Amino acid sequence: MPIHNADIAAIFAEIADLLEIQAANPFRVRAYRNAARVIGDIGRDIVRMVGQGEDLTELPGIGADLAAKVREIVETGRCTLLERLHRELPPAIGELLHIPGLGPKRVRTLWHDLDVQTPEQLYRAARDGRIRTLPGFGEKTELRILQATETHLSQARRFKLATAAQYAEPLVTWLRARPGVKRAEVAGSYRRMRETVGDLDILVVAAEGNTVMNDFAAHDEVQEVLARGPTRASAILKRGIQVDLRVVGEENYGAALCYFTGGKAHNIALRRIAQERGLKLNEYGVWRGNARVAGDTEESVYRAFELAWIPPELREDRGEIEAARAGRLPDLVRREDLRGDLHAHTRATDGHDSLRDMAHAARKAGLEYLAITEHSRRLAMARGLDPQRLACQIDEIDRLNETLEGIRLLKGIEVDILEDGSLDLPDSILGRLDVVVGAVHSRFELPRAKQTERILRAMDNRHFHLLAHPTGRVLETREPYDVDMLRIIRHARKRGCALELNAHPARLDLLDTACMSARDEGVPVAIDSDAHSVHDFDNLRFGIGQARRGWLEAKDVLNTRPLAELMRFLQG
DNA sequence: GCCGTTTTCGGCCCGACTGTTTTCAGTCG
Repeated sequence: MPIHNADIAAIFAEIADLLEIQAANPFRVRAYRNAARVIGDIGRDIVRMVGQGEDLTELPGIGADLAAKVREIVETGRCTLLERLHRELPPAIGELLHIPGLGPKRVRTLWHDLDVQTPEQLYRAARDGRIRTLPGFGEKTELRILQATETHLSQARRFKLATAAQYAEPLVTWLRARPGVKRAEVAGSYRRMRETVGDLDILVVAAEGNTVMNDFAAHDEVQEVLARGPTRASAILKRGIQVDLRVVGEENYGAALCYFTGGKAHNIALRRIAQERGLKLNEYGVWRGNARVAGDTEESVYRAFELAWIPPELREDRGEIEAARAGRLPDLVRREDLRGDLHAHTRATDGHDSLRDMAHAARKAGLEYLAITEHSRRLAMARGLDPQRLACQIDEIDRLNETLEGIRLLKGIEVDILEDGSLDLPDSILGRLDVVVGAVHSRFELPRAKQTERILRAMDNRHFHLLAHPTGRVLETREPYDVDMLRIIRHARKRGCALELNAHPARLDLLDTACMSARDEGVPVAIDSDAHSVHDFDNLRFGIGQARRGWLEAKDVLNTRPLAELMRFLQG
């Protein structure tokens, strides 16, 4: 079975869990967690690196021992340490650590004293009142565990960024209008534009004697208050999303915003730098002894470490700190850099609006060109176009373009890539189009090699321009199909093709790490709305967020180019 | 287990909140 980076990351993460339950040296545990993150995030194929004899200890947090374990996993498909841990501990006990309220100490007690090894056993133990009898546990802890286990067993939820935005934006607006509130901002993974968020971290600056904590607890949307102190409160909204609210002083705002924006690894790296310099960083500021030396703005915090301000989307400890130190942070792409959109549908297939309405909506969204890319005939469900209907649309777009001002429609297609890698429409009609977007809409389950070959072959078609939603994943619905993304990216470079970053909130596909690979290989990325109605151009902002997480600059993004330049690329 | 412009040994990020205690351990973010 082929080994992927994610497999190695999962092994190291499990080792970390099991070692932690065994009460191993916490720094050893951290080393495995860190290695899992580094390997999971890196945009390069570890198997290939091993094959080419590269020195894995060049990777941050990978030393001689972990490099040897990576090689062992790559070469044998096994990990001796993990196998040993599996002999010493019950097989699924690591899962218990992922239930909120349970850490290594409690898991160990539950296992030793009650022989609890799985979430199901934990649930029964809590329900039967056996947990409250354990030392250090009580009735309240037992109830908490019961509820948390119930939630865990019914799949803990993460919310799509766009869904979270529907709750976050009105809530922040409401908070800003509370008496005494000077600022309110959503921090956390939401501010970092992660594709999904587990909870909303909201930061509030408020005057002395404010009532914002009480107001928040009494808010209509709040279903349950989980915890509440003078500066920090947690609540679950009626729709199930958790909100963590923190009140900070104005002089601490920058430090707090930085602290609560994270990510975790970025914060740890910053605090290490602070320590090296004899400083201390916490949510109240940067400190030398008892003197605050920075903290009112984020800029001041980074400046205290001689770093440029780092955009939130980069804060994952994936090289941004080194880049900030060297003055080499990317000038990340912005929404206003987009001049066009290369993927949209109309009511001719499964869209809802007319050509003209889509054109006007695109212009209103600040775009200068919009490619109409209907589905092709194979996608019967969407009433995909056959050559005749497509020819009619081509003529219709030509006629319409003569009357449109400030926006140009491009003639395109989202053509199905069939199982053998051929395209669903003949070259004779594809050759009449401005832009050919290819997409996989069937046989998602093909093995990696076949799926990859299928896409490479599609790119070999001389009319192929752009690979739509390259992994096919749909959040909460469909896992990505298994492909060798690096091979696809390299083939795209060879063929002069581009990859799409589909901005639909459920897709956000390319993934951030693949964006980095595309940039490294010099393959342009097109940030497309995949609009099915005039309202969908708003989704481009989520695609921009994802692109920024992938370190893309305007020059890396195909549809930041002026129309003439884009046409040269498409015709080249 | 990693790492090094004070170091190849001895460090390794920091504070709030809760529950079960009676001064603090455990967990979380």
